[in-house]
Amino acid sequence: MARADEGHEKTTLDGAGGILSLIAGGEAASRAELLAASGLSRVTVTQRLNALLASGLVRETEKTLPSGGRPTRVLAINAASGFLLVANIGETHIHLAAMDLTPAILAQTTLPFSVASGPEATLTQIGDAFDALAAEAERTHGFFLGISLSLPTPVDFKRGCVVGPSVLPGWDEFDIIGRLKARFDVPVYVENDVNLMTICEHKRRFPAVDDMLFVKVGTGMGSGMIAGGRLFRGAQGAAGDIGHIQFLSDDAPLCRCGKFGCVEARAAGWAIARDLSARGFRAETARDVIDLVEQRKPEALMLLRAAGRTIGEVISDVVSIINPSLIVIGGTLARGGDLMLSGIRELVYQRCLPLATRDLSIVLSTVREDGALFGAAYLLLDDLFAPARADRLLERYDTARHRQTPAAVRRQAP
Amino acid sequence: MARADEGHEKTTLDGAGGILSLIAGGEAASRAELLAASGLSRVTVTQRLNALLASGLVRETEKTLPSGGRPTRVLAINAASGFLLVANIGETHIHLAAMDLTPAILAQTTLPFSVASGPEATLTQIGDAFDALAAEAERTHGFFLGISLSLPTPVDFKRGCVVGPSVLPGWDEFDIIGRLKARFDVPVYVENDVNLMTICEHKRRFPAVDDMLFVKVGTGMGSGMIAGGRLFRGAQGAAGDIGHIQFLSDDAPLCRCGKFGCVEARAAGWAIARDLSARGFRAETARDVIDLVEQRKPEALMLLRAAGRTIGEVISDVVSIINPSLIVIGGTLARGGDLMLSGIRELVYQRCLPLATRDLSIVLSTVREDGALFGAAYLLLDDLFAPARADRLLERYDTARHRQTPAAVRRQAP
DNA sequence: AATCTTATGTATATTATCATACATAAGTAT
DNA sequence: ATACTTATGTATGATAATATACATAAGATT
Repeated sequence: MARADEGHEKTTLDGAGGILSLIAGGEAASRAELLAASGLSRVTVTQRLNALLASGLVRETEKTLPSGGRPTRVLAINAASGFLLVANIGETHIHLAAMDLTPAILAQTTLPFSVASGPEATLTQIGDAFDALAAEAERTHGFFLGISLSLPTPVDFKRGCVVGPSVLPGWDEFDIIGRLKARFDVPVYVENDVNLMTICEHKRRFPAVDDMLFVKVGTGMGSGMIAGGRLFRGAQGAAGDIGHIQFLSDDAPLCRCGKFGCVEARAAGWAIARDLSARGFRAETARDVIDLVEQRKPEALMLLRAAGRTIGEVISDVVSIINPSLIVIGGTLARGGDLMLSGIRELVYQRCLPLATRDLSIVLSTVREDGALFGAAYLLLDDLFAPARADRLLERYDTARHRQTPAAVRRQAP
Repeated sequence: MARADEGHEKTTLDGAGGILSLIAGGEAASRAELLAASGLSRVTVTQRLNALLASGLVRETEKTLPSGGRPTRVLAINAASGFLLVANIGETHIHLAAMDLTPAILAQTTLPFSVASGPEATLTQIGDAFDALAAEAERTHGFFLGISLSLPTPVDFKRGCVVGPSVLPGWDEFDIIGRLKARFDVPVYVENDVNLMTICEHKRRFPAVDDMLFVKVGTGMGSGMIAGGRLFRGAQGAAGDIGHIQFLSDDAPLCRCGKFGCVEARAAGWAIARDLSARGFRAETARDVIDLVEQRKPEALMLLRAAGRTIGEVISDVVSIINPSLIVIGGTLARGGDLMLSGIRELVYQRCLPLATRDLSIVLSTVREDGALFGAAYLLLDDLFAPARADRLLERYDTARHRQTPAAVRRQAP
């Protein structure tokens, strides 16, 4: 019996998630690679890829790759087929942006942020700003795919909330994801800023490195780890909290956490600023310290160098414990360059076993202030395109496409 | 057209690997759970499971699970359907065993081991002992499925060799896997003993814990980590090497690694034995120390307690870095019980952030000397039954089954 | 004992996927 | 230009897997 849509080419997006995931994850850049990587037959891959191309989510680039015979066409996620909303809550400002799927910034805003305003008011503010950004992005970039938030405190990623007493009083245990999902019906992620900077650095510069450590040395200190190619969060999301590892000594300085001798109290921006103030300079933040370093003030140079060695002490502990193949130093004090690096390298090479340092690189970060913002976008994209979720993402494009072809609907009516 | 085997029930093992993997991994214990966990249709699951049951690899147990209606039959890997050969190379002896798939020991031997004999001679010795063990196991337990080795040194798991200068001179970079595979045509794994003890402890007692740290305090010191439910090895397999983290002080003792102030030189078995010797006791190894502790010698009690605090210092660093939810203390000195634990707990709770210690348990290990041996078996089994490898494992049972049914062969001849 | 619930097997028609083969495309090497 | 290589699409019949529906099983509940 002939059906109404007989002869209609097959373009369901059913099952195309696997293909999409391979393209998004960089595991397959061409049809030939998709064939090999997916294990599916040529027919199936062709069919699903056509559906993805028709949906607009995937596009064929102009680029080709040499193969010995006919060059292969390079496929890519169509960056303009959707957009994300991301926000980085800093200690004084909130940086918000709409991003395409590159991810690249489409539009951005900055809001003032007061630690005093609780999560309720702040999330409402963010929601309003998101609405404005979305209105603009929606016209050019179609679907709104998700939200990702960066916070300057420990975050329990699974539960989506701030954990532990922190610089954000009142946020502890507040259900951020729930609040945002109630207003925006999209996936929502919340993560700590240092972890997001780690993700950004890993994705952009060292995608092939499986085990790396990112250390942020700014006014405060923190670190993030990539273990086995994935961000390692620990049981409560508190992994990488190296700022409060203690080294006891007679002159152990008091830390802002209330203990004595923490690394942070010896080598973070605020500690160096404290020491510079004691020597008559005006300094409070990491930026003040770096300003003095750039003016080549001997005291600042000396203190930064010493901080490098102190940080090197902790890092050498971390190296012994997790055995990374790469360490990236970021944050404001990383602008001190070799002044900071040399001390770190000195201690790590001195303290760790040759085995652990044999193939270890220690480099400076190149990502800027916006590392956390982009990291938030990468985190979200990774999840949207993950095999487990990609099919759900496609459903939206699928139903939309059906709506967009009234001809197909008419064809079914006799 | 009628085929020769028409009407013959379908029992290919093709594709049954996924099912097998779910059963072996504990993700599905019954047909109903297999249906849900695999996402396959009832027909397909029934068919593949029948093939697995026919192959003998999976069996139906007597146990049932209540379900509200008809109770569900519990399925399990048939422990007697194959066997493994494992060996634990210690500093003076090699402990070898044939194990079933429980894993449980079927037969075992011990060989004397001299560090002086190189890898060539030792592996030949091991091979000979394996041959003897295999002959026995083969009669009762069918297929020989793989080899797994435990070594008391850092091991590069991927490459299957000892790395770095260690207690085993001459083994550095020697291709252990290659050598054994040339003699036995089965999968071969090599891993560090502490990592294997970690795996054993995790599998047996804490399978639900995703992030844990295992610390072995014996004559020497080492640790293993489970991160995200899997063993974490680091870039060169050297992760967890916490014995040589340094604490500098005026009286920093010289470590056997050549540096000053390593934890090991302060708190491992040999260090306590050294201090006891200086006080007139006869002690060399961790066992000697524990003997004196069990005789309630005040000096031994005091030194063990102090060692606990020192080890607590390092552990608190590890906790800050990887944020585990469980710490297990093993090795000979763990027999010191609370004497050891209290110092560790004291320092960890004093030094770490409340967030990290809120849900942290610190307990003593219960696995014995044979932890590494069983860990080796678990490691191998995990890999044999992993989704990616399970199909390959089945091929052997499949072809064997065809051989075993001459009736089926006859049926094809007209 | 009758009923309810969930587990489990199987027949049927339908659908999805595959292997194979062939045809064409688009470069490089000669 | 011609041959060679690999990429890519599609037709075809074969195979695998699915949904659906029904039948039976085996314990708990009433």
